[in-house]
Amino acid sequence: MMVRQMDMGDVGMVMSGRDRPTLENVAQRAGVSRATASRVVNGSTSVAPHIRDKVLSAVEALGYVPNQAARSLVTQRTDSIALVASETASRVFSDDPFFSSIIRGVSLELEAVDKQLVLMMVGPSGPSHDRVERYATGGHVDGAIIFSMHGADPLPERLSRAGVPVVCNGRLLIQSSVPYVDVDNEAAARAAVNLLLDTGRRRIATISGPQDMSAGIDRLKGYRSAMHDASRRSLVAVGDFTRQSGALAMTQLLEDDPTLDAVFAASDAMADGALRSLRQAGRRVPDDVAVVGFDDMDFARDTEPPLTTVRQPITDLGRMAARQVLRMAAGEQIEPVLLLPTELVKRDSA
Amino acid sequence: MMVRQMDMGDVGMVMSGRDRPTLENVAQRAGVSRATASRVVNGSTSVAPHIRDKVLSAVEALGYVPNQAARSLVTQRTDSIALVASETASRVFSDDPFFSSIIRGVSLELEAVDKQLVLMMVGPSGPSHDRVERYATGGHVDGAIIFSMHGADPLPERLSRAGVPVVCNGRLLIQSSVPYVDVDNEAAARAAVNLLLDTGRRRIATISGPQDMSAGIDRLKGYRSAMHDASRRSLVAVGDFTRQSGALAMTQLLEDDPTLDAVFAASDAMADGALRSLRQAGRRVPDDVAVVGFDDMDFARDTEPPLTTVRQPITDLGRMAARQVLRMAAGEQIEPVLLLPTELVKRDSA
DNA sequence: CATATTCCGGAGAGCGCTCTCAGACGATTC
DNA sequence: GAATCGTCTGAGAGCGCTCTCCGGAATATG
Repeated sequence: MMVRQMDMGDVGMVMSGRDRPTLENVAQRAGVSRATASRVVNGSTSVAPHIRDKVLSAVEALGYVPNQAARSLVTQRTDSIALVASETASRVFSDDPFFSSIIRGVSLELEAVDKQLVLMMVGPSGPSHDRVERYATGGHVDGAIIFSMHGADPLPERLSRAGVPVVCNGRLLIQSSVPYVDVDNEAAARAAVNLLLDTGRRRIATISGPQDMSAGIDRLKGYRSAMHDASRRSLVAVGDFTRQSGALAMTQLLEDDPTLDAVFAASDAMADGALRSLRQAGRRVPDDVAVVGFDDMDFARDTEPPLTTVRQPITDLGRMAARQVLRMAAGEQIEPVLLLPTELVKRDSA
Repeated sequence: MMVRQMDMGDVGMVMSGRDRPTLENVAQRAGVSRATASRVVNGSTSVAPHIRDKVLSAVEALGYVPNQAARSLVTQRTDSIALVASETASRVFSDDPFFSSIIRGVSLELEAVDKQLVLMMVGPSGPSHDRVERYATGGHVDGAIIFSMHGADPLPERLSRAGVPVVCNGRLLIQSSVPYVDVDNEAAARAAVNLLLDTGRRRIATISGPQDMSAGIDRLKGYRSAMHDASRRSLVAVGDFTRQSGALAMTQLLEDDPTLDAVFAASDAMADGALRSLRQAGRRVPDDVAVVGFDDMDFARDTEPPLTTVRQPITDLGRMAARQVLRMAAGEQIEPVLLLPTELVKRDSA
């Protein structure tokens, strides 16, 4: 028979933060010690079934939820991982689904082990930078994944020094012992440019990514080295991975050299922007100008024409980063560098 | 003179989670009590300057960071707010910058008061649903903002009952006392349709949003009521707010009634998809078919032609939701409903 | 039946912090 | 010079939980 006085189902009954039931209450109601109640709540096996049931129904009746703060105070774990984007919110969730894919990957991996994802944005150094650092080092999370870093961001190193397990997404620009997962951007870019060379394109330009990010730098490097190996002159416009910057860069490139017949864009979003500019300039793709992108985003199949591009397993990058940071948090030793494979996807634009 | 033995600057010195300095250590080193150290760390004024300085330099020297778990165990605050999206990661960060804007708004408001944003995704009821509930009720956050709800989601009510301050973004579909912020979707949609009517359009279709979300439902209602008032027959295709669904819906509408000369899309993304379909079908916009969107996303200026649309202040919706939940967490009473104004933005598509 | 072994539950010591309370000390007043 | 007041610091009691012991009951063994 149920004692109703503590029943939470009563109309209008709203627990204020203060009088949430504690483990002590549960134990009392079940007629056991706090230790036993804790055992049941944490799924220990060594509890007699009938006691177990008593505790569980007390939990149910009281609507008990363990206090995380108290728990992690003693366990020194929080069961959550921070995903830090060195980027403002607008950029993180711009027209580029790159971030979504990373987030999805990380989510998947964390959910599987019942850990919580805490997403944090941090602008170009400043107050928010400190906040993130304080948050992470303050024991709010068991580890951090940092991605979309710009320039020589000191955050990874700082967190790592403070004892927080850190994994970066993308090569670091500074010498550092912080492990990262990435693809071989340079080799992938070279492959893309070689495709253009092999199909007889003569004047190949590139729309590069931002030169304060390793992905931007390395892909440009790949372009340059492939061009150099083929004894071709480079033609570069710098974008920032966004559709808009791609469109702008393309317009500029056409002005710089109207004879160009191919362009390698360092992201699909920029490639899409470039397609728009080419259309507006009356160039046919791929007849007049061939276009190769990078990423193989979903929308790359739906551009006009469908985009030839370099596929990188973005979701897997997220997954791997998550897996690595979890391993670190568990005290395991991990590989400092993890490179995932890319693949050239031929569609109609080149 | 500094005692160097605890200096954290030493090469290769990495603190493991276990031996992080505690307030006790700081106090000891500064030669004061834990209470005083705490006062300094928390910025209490009533500490003599020279003692204050001693404590601060001890903090500095040890690299002390307060343990959040311990702190919130006693204060019953966590200084973080959950932003819960009832949606999978892929949808949240799809081609629709709606979510980004909400997130930006919430971020801005929270940063201003030095609170942390914790972003959580929750799929259509299931394990993740429980996880979010446990997390929020487990005292991980001081409040929650829930957005992009589908159907009769019980989460807001559940959290609220458990004593967590909750504010929803968008009207709730169920009878509930959980406060929300929103725009008057029905009136805004009516205004959009009236614009089309006033400019002499005869056969006006709509691409509605999903009918398990209040924004989808209410905008359709607005369309219907405006059409009804003008004694026109409705013509509806249902989308899900995405570009792709808009394109599909438009194609379908053209099949259903080739004579249509206007369409009201319940989101800019769908309107953009519709523009693409119309282009492919050889219809000129606005000459043959007028198009009105909803949201006034950034990209609405760059569509071909630029989109006439209903502006809603998405970022402000986020800000307001944040402000409301903070007020609730502070124990204040808040308005159960907060409606922000919309505005019809005339561009070239209608 | 006595002893060794196993199994389960309880007592209690903290985890690191905040905050109340009271005491110490100097300044002010009469 | 005594009494009063105000300001600052320290002592200590928890916050709610986990987890290591330890003891008692139940079972197996000699």
